[in-house]
Amino acid sequence: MSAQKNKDNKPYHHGDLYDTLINTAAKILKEEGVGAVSLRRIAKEVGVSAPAVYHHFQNHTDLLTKLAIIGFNQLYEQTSSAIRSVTDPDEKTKQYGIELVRFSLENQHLHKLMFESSEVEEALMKGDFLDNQKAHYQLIIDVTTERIKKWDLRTSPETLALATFCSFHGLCQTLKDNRSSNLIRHFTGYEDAQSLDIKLTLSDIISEIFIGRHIPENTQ
Amino acid sequence: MSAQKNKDNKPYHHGDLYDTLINTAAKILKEEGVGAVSLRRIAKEVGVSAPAVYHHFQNHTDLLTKLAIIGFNQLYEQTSSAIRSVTDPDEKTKQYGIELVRFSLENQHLHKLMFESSEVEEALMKGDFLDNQKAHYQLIIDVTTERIKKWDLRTSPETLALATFCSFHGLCQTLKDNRSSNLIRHFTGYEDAQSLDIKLTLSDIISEIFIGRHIPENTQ
DNA sequence: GCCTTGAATTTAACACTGTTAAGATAGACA
DNA sequence: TGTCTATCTTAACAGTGTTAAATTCAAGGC
Repeated sequence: MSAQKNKDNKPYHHGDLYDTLINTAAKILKEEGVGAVSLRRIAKEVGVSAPAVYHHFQNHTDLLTKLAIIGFNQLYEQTSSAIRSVTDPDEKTKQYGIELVRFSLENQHLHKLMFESSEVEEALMKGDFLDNQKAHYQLIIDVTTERIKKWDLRTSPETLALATFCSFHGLCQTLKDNRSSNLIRHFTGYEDAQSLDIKLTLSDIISEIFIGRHIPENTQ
Repeated sequence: MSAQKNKDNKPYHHGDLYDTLINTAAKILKEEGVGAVSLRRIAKEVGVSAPAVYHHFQNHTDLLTKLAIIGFNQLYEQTSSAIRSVTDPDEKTKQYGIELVRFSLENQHLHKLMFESSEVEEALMKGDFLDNQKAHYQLIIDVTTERIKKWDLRTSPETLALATFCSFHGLCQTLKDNRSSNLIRHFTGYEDAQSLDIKLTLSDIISEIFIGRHIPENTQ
């Protein structure tokens, strides 16, 4: 025996265990949801003992939090680049909303972990992730600042940003899950969120949500 | 021994186990969150063995679903009665939003269970609870229908209802959790959701969210 | 009043979870 | 070569949902 591999042809020291664990966890999360992401399950899938995980992650919540942070970075990447491609502040807002909803639909379980997990939320508050979150929120505030200037609105950028974010975030929550099927079918007549063409129909809904607000109808 | 009670002075047949279990579960949910609501924990608190629960509930999810349904009924009660007290459709919308947010803040863990639990959602879809949910959504559609008539809006009641619900729902989600502290502080400067006077400040935010939409500014 | 029936509840057990303690391995560096 | 140290292992504990089998006891028929 080469003193590097055991009878299963696996080295005792994995060498790249952290990344392997994260990737496996992300795969399980995407395919089966957060309920299936257990330390033992991941360890088994990777071919390592469960306590080995504790050398790379503080605990179960820590691993989930790491997944969420990756998600937040990805979301920031997508939304900021979507905004960059347009100049009109209204169009920016719309693109931001579309990208947010697209992300939540394409990464339903991850989005759930990012925005609905109490333990992850708690861990994020304690960590140094706050700055990244601030950058994310600043994105919306900058856009609403432009919109306020454009239409000479009598409101603060922060309040309008909160309202804007809440609207889009609520849309994400409603379109996600199976719950959306109920709600969407009942509200729009569409069979479910998957069967409607996201780009086109969401565009309508998003327009409904923020277009017209503070904008006199005759000027549109 | 009177053949009715054992040495702990407890009857073998509890007599009112279902309600006792539900109430205890609701108490644990309110105080410690959904994570603490385990069958074994409830059974222990009530003073009964864990498998005894299975004679009154199909499984763990079924118990949680029952709690959620009670919550939905309570929410419908509160929102519909809040709407009933006013006549103007804009004011109705506002009252609906305020009541929704108030419910989510006063029953944070229950609200989470109602709107963020995948397993509960799945169970609700299969059961006969759909009608109750429909009544809830119909409430908003009726109000938006009135609003559309009042302002002669060029949109469908369903779409406006979806947009309205999403906005308020997103606000609930954002104000809840500890996450809200971050977001609220960042957007408004307030320390956290608890310290701001809900009635007054929420009223502003809710106005921001839906007032002005489709309403020319000079007519307000 | 007795006996049967069946619902309500028990104990025992299985498979899973997160987590910790103690020991084994092997790469890195003196 | 020898020691150090990070890495990983096995063993164990407490907790979870859930099922099977045995027990208790209230109710209804005779």
